[in-house]
Amino acid sequence: MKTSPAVEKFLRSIYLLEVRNQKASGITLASKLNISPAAVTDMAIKLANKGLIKYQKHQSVKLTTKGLKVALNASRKHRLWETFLHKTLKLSLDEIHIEAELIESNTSTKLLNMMEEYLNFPEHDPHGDPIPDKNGILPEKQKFTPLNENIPGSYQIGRIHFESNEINDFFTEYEFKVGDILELVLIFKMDNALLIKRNKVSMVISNNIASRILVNKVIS
Amino acid sequence: MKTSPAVEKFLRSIYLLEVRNQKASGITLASKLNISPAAVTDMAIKLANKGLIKYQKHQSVKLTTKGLKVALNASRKHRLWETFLHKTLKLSLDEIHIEAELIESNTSTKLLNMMEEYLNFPEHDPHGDPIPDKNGILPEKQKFTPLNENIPGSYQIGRIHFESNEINDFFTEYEFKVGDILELVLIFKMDNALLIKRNKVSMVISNNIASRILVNKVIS
DNA sequence: TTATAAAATTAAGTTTACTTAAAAAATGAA
DNA sequence: TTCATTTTTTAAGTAAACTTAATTTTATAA
Ligand SMILES: [Mn+2]
Ligand SMILES: [Mn+2]
Ligand SMILES: [Mn+2]
Ligand SMILES: [Mn+2]
Repeated sequence: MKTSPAVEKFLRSIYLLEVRNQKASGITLASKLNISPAAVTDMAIKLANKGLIKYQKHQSVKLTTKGLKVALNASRKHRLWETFLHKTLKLSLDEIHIEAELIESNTSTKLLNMMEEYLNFPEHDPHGDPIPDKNGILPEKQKFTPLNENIPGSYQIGRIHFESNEINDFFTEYEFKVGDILELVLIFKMDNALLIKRNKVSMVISNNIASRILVNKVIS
Repeated sequence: MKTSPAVEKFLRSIYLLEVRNQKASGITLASKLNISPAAVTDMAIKLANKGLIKYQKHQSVKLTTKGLKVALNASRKHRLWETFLHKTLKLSLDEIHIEAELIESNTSTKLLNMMEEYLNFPEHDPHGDPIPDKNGILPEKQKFTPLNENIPGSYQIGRIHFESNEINDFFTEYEFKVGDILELVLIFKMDNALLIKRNKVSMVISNNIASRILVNKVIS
């Protein structure tokens, strides 16, 4: 299935929502893709006709098996590029997403596989997101919990939900990354903000930010 | 100047012709770019209006200073990508051109500079073509001659004019590359074909092929 | 010089990926 | 349950980058 950049981004957006059990509604997609709601309806009808999504008027769209395959491959491209840009070319965590988006769609399978080999078949990208293999198979799912849903204690960052511009600035500023150890001190009753410590430095982060940081309990 | 992939490829095509003192006529561009002559006229008018080329009806187009700047940057992208794909990702000499063409246009200046640094500021791509620096300055021009314009003797390949599909197959099959030493034995009077030796293996190559192999005399 | 071929242009149309504006449908709080 | 807000759709239109077909201009060779 030959697909354009726009189609791949559209399907990948749906995938990213579905994988987190969120509905792929018109406005959501419009805002994620930075296009008008009308453009979403437009594209939805086209892709439904190609059997890539299920679409019924006034309902959120859903990937078909065929559409999922395309979305997984698009994610594979995106995440391999991110990994490559970070590991090899030393681009920072907040730059790789944008740069990858620019190139990914025009990457051939050949080049992609060479890159994967060069990187030694990574299972996760620098944000901790899983990279599908060339058959679209994801590595075994890891069971992280959002930091804000935990009780005080020591945690290791396993994954960061970077893919939203608002959040980008924060993580860039503070350089949180996969592998970091965080000490959750307490969650404020008032606004649900979190008091945390990293490398002995204390800081308060909003509940929203904390919900993007997926962690594992560390036995300390 | 923000330019689309189509515009960059168009300007680069003109540049590649001009740099070899060839005219950028409509049919030539159409065939190089694989588009119709009508599309060439179309684009020519558009770019002339933007001050990127000089265009007069029924005459070959010419790059303006502004257009040359864009073309040089497009070449820079193309050749850095080719170098990168070859050196780092081990893609073969005949694959890099196509792969580079797919990605190059969407490469940010940032990424490009990181790549250049990673590659240690190469002056030439794997075909021997010069890479403009970030200010559009080319390395000092090397004075090669087409193999077919030489007399019998020993020569080293300095550059290969790969960028045409017909020739691709030949070079792929025989793996000629920059740096190789060739012994020119004789040029046949009849058809101007060349009898050459490489690693003690003799072969006859057409004059056309030989004209794409640029060489330096080797004192043997 | 003139006919013919080659090259370039013009005209009209297509596809993709959007846009804005208005209308319709769904949702949800009073 | 109704009315206001939100969401989605419809309608109409745009810009880029093409296409084909017909026409015009230029080049060239007899
Ligand atoms: Mn990303
Ligand atoms: Mn990622
Ligand atoms: Mn090339
Ligand atoms: Mn090259």
